[in-house]
Amino acid sequence: MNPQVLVVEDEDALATLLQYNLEKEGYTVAVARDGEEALIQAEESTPDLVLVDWMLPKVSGIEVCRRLRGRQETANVPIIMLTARGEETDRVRGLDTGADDYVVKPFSMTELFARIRAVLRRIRPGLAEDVIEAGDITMDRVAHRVRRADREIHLGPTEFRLLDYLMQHPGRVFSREQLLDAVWGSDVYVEARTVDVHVGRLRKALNNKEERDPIRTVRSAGYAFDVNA
Amino acid sequence: MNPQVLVVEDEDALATLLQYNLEKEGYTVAVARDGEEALIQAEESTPDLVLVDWMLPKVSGIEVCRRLRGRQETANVPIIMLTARGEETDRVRGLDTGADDYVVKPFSMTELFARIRAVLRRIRPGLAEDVIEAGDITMDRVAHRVRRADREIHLGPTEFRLLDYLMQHPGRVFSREQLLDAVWGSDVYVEARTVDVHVGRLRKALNNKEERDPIRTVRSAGYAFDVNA
DNA sequence: CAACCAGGCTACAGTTTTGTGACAACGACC
DNA sequence: GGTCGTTGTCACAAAACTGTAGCCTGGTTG
Repeated sequence: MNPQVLVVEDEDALATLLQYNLEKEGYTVAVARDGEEALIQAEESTPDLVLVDWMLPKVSGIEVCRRLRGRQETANVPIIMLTARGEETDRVRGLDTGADDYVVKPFSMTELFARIRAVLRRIRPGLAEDVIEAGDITMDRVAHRVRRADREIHLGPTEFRLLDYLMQHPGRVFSREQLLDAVWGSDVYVEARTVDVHVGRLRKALNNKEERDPIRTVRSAGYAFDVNA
Repeated sequence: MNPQVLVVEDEDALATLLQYNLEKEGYTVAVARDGEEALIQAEESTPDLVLVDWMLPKVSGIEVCRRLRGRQETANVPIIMLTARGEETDRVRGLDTGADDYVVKPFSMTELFARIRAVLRRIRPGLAEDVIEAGDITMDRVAHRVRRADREIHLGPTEFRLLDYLMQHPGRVFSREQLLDAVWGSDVYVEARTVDVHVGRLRKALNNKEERDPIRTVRSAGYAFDVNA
């Protein structure tokens, strides 16, 4: 599905503004108010990008960076630092804080978006990809089309986003909660079992008889999309 | 709709001049101030032609060329290089920079326009030809005529522009907002649902019974024009 | 083996999104 | 002023999609 962004910002107004604009731009957004919360959220929502304010309560922005880098699962997640003019130290300039880029406040949304796209493209080219292929399944995100072995697959919006997200991270197992966060959005509340139903629908749409089911169920853990093998 | 041109030029005066004149000529223009921005913009605005200054901050014109060529989506976008006299090296002459043509500064707008038309006609006949065909539908942008299977289709101005825009980017899904921006203009405010109505009118005008509807509705996303297949 | 889970599956009622006819406003033209 | 073609909105109907509950199966556990 859309890239997942974790915003770590304690100032309410800015946090809300960022969330609103990022969502409008097509990102899925989670917000953490302080560093501690950020580290927890990062674990749950497996963001594709983290936006961290330099100054934060409890755990500073740099510290958040360091810890994210230290963890296996988040070591490679790109990080953009938000700094106020004046906080812009040599360390930030040199980016040896572990961040991939930084933006000086005040910044325009356009500038931020440009940085985000640049970083995402640099760090994970796969995310910006318009067409994803896996085995005989092709997903065209621009044309909004999915085909398997030359036949057109019709999917509802949710099934589309679900498949998109799974294909974006092939092989990886996601819990129902993670999928809800990523595909439905972190703000809506729906039953975890709903994921089952949608996975079921997705399977029905995707699989002809005789075809291998690309979605693997991992008992008491979740689901994963497996590339042909 | 009109051909989309990406101007990559760091000198403000020239950039503005180019934008102004190109728009007057009927092109839709995006401006990037340096090579980095250019690469980002190229991805977003999917230009039909790129005008690149040879000397640029951050990423040189040649480098921009090379990278655009390297990317799947922009590999075939025609590029015209702008060079100052003296920069005109043998490499430029040979055009093995990946550019399709080059213009030596200072140049007249008339000359530039001639080159642009020439390149567009050479590289993408569809854009410069003033006639677009898709399946049994023909659109003549100069004569302002649309025909399907030898029968004349009468369209109102708005429906014409809408069809024009959609046919210009076949297969691609546009949200109602994007269509409003592109077809109505980004400055007017109209309801998003108005797009639906016009799509409906367009469909009614275009489709005989028994004929396949070339406009695809993508639920909760928008509309796309699909080439017969 | 019985009690239990976790997940597959179906049915369905509620909701959201889209298609469309009606209509009033508008400007061009006569 | 009157006619005509076009346009943006609205309201309503139709269609598509969604979330949940409930039932079922098959494996797990004690």
